Amino acid sequence: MSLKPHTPTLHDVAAAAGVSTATVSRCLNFPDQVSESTRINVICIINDLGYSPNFGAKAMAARRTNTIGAIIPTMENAIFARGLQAFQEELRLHGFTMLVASTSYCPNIEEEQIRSLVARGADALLLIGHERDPEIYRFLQTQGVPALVTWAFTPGSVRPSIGFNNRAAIYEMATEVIKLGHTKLALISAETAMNDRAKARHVGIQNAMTDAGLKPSSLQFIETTYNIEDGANAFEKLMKSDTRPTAVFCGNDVLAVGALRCAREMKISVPDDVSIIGFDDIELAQVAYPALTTVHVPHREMGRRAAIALANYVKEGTPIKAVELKARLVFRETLGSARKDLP
Amino acid sequence: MSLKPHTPTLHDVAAAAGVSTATVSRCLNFPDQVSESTRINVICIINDLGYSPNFGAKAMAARRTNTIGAIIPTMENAIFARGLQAFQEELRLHGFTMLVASTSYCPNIEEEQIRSLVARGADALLLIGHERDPEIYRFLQTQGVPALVTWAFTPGSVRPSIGFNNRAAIYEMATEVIKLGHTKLALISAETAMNDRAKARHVGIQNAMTDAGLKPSSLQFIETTYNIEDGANAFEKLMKSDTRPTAVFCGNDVLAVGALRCAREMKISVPDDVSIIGFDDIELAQVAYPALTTVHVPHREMGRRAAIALANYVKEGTPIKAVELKARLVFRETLGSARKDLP
DNA sequence: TGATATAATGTAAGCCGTTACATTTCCAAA
DNA sequence: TTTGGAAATGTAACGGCTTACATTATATCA
Repeated sequence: MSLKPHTPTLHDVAAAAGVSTATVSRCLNFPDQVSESTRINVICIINDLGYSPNFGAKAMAARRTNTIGAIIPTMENAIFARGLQAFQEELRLHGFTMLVASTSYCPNIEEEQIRSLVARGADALLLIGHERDPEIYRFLQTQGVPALVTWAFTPGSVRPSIGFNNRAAIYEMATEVIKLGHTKLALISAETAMNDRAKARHVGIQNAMTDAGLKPSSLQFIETTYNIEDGANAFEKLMKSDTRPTAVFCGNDVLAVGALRCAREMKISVPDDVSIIGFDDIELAQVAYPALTTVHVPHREMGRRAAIALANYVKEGTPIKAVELKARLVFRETLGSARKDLP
Repeated sequence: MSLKPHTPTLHDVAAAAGVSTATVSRCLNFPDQVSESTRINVICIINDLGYSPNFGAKAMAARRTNTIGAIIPTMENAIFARGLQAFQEELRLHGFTMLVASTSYCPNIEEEQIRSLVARGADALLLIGHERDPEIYRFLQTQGVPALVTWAFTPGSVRPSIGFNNRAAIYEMATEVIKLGHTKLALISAETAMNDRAKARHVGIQNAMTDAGLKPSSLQFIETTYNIEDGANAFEKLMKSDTRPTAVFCGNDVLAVGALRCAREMKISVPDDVSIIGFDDIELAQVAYPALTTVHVPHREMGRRAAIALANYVKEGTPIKAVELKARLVFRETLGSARKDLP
């Protein structure tokens, strides 16, 4: 709407400095190809005029945008916010800008966002998790836009990824839980459709059960969306069922904290009556009361590594190496032994 | 680096469809100016070819990007993440894309990011707080880029803003605290340099003290960065000082939760020995133990409103109206009366 | 049926940089 | 002084899209 006042262009600068546009462009992009005197002169004029290069034109001419896109489910979950923050900070150091888009965990929106970022000329993409319509990977291939998967590391996957092994991490935790005598387990999970991380965590627990001689089918399983409230509701349902579990795994810390709150409301003692286990280790976890036993995921490190890999790839063509980071069990106060007085 | 395979362009589509580029462009941007038969034909070809318009070229030709930039201190604080999420969702409904940049609370980085977003052709900007180098406002003016300030509403400010009155909100809370008999107050604040929100909160408390007959200079004041750890450290210092306050205000919930943790570690009972008051009301607040008394800020609403205002402004030129949202006191468990047994 | 208004489409001039290639300038060595 | 070559600068094509304006097809009415 607003009539934009005339923004100075390369031509204006060139005219004012009495040189050609090429020289001005070189002052900006390859300063050492220009004699010092002209360079200083041009720079001054640029400042005087308040010139700043038009991004679109630059992108079109250079066929590079120095922009890397990140597509995440939601910024509201601290794990993504944190990973992204680190991603962005590192990217900035390499001269790149980050473009974020969020999908609300919806595959259709994700596809739309991917196309949108590609259309905007993202030089590369950061994606969460492997699982998506193969069509999308084909599209990226065609467009020549490299994509790096994070938040998941699946050994032997075709696509490079920087992340951790969700299955192995929760397997380890579940094994510890079972060692404490728990046999009646439950899992409050995120929706597993198109979410390989959630699936992997589900499978990980079942594997641990099998290996410990428990029937994996006995795992009570609830799928829900990712809110404190949802965690509370699911937990309540579990506690009211006639096969009340003694240990409840939660797909993430947010759900776990909801469960914790519900337990407090229901006067169920944690961990005496029931143990609650989270995943992610966000701030919530250490602040919750009792402090949450959970799996620590190195979100920041993941973001940082992803940024470095992508930046180097776009700039130098360095191939992206898959990196497996380690998730770590964090034992705090919500995990205890199974009650002996129960059948 | 990678040799990009040829991406189909408008010309390719036009050629394949046997029409001119103008017609294809119209199919995309003004479908009703094109006869149904050609439109269908063109759309099919677009899909076949997997064409998607080049953003840079489009931006340059149309002199609009349908992009709105948001510049926040950090994504790691839930309040911004949440506001942005709402902002983005609403923007999407209006056909806009969001570009985020974060500043780590550093004015220099903020300036750099503002310039960067403007250079990228952001049609408008979302900014946090009023206070910044006037030079920047002049720059935006020159570039014809409208900026909307949120997170703060200062009555009578020149620039339109959508937010709440930080001073008034904390004034109200402080008044309640004083009513409970507290006279020895402290504030653990974010750095106030270039942060009008933090300043306003500081002043608000002092105003309340004055109005209640307390000496505002007696307010113990600590500035720090925004982390749980920082909150804990500041709180410890306060508790070890010889003029131990009975009520500690915190610049935000994150600091407050840190204080809470420190209190637990020091075996100081909250709220019996000392009251702790937060600001923001993020999830942390209700989950903390004891649950945090704080000021609820309608972050999502703020994001949504900002998106609507900006979208309408860019699309229709509707002037942006300043909107004052209400912050609300939330009394939970960390605020109690001042101990009577102390001098 | 012919004139005229209207809808549909086409033509081509930008938008603003980058960069291959051409040209000029400058300096050092002969 | 001449000359070869490096350094500095200039010229102009190109990238993909939008849109004002021109042209052609179609519908409308007397």
